[in-house]
Amino acid sequence: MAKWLVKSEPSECGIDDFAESPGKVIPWDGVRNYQARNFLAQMREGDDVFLYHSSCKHIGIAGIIRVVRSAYPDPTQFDPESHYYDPKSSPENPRWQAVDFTLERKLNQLMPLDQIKQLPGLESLPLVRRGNRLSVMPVSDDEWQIILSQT
DNA sequence: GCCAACGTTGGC
DNA sequence: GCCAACGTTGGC
Repeated sequence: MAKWLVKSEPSECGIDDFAESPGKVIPWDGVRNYQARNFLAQMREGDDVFLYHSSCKHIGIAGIIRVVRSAYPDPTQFDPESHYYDPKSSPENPRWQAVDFTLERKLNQLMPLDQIKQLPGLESLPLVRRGNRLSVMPVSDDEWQIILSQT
């Protein structure tokens, strides 16, 4: 089972949105970066994903979510009313993908970015590399364990 | 709010 | 196909 990390601004969609009600399913749409999209498309049902809170007061990994539906065409790309509308995309030739997530568990306490940066063995994780903007990235089993062992 | 880093766009 | 201009991301 592959493992991943996704970034989100908690004001947009954070761990508490997942924790709001048991079994809540949230579509992960609005990804508009090709590299991130390609990773989304590789996700499989049952994969585990770190949810990272970005651009906020408490930056870091807030919990673990799980893929409950693998990639399908992101409906927001076809909706002219949507902020994520893409006029160059069509149902016949969709350009963007979405997946569905549900909560696995919220961490007892958020693991802050500065702590993650200090962990040996995460040097190749895009998250901790300077200037990196990738919002969906793979996490190796080793990296996953290194992070989990700190919780 | 600032600004460095990055991805995308579009003129040539 | 190059690359300058632009818009966005995201930590600080």
